[in-house]
Amino acid sequence: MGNSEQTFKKILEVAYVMFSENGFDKTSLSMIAKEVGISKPAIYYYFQSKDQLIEYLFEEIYKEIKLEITFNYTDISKDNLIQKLLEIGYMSIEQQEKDIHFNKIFNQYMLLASRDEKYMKRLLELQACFLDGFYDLLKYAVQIEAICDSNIKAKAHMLAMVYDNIGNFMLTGIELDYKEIWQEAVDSVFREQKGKI
Amino acid sequence: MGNSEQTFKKILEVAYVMFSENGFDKTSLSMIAKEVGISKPAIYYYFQSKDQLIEYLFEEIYKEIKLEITFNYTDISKDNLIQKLLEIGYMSIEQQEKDIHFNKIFNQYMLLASRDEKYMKRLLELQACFLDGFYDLLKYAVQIEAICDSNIKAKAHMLAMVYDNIGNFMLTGIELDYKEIWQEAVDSVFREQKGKI
DNA sequence: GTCTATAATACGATAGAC
DNA sequence: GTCTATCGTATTATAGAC
Repeated sequence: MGNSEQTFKKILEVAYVMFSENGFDKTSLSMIAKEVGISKPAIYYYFQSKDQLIEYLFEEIYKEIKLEITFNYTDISKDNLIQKLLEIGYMSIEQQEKDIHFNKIFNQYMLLASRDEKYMKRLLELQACFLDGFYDLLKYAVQIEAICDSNIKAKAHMLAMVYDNIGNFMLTGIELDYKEIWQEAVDSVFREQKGKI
Repeated sequence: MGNSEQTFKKILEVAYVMFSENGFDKTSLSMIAKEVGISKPAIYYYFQSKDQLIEYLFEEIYKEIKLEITFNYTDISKDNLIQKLLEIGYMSIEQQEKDIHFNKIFNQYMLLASRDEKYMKRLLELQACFLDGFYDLLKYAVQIEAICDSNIKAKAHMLAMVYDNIGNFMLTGIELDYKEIWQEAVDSVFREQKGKI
């Protein structure tokens, strides 16, 4: 790896951590440069502007999320479906215990999206992919007769909301039994329905 | 209402909307003053600093949330418990359809909390109150034999997470059947458990 | 109470040397 | 590629007149 590429990556790494800790506005390019060990104008050799640095970071995060929420169907059967679904949640919980910066910075992009069409468009893509992912998984479960076909869409979206919000709750530092909560959510989907209210 | 009090309230109202739309950092006191129809220094007659204005707004929002998540038990019976629980969610959904600013600004305080102990402390109070609220409600449901006592805590926290995240999803503008999702969540709690996985 | 004027500071970004 | 020096601008906040 050349010196140039090394500096480029270092800027991204430092920006990722500092933006997540202090927010975009409260993290100046001077602060980033100081932490990287270069001068402020040096950043402009790699990025046209602060906004472009923020945008570049977003695309990296976008790719990572896209990868995380794309489920692999090849090894799912009627016998291991529940276990697989549980593991999807467990993995997310464990990942977020390791990297607290990820969710923090992502929430900032969510706020950015509400006043910038460009980010909103990309986030809606992710969200649709995320919601459809759970929906498709439950539709597949119906197909292999692992679950009965009642209210599949609402069930899928409920799962997505629990899955998604666990990360937000973890961010506050409150210690809940997140795995048990996810277990309860998954369990409820596969629980037989006795009578409608 | 005196002129002074009127200006004070106007500043708060304008700040509430502008902060939620542009964020704290991207909303300057000049912008607020212009919208209110006064000069920037006039704001300093009512608030010591921008931070104090932000803090004052938080306390108002804190009170409102505290009120919203404090459930009323007096009229809950075995027969209407499910209906009451459903209505709790419906009310929240309808309220958020009306005031989109509320959740937007609240999310900003969540981010602020991650780098300011003062806000973190208050938000943890709210969150504990929120989670305990659902837990207490389900404990009460067990007491009046409207539900069996299995995994009550996880069920309550799952409900809380769905309830809470509906607002975040609504913020993105994605149109889901939120009432049906909440229905599914409530329904799942009262669904009979057949066998443990 | 509200104003005009201004201080003090920090930021994003650029110019130009090396 | 990276630096020093600097520009232009915006911000929070204050001083002091009315």
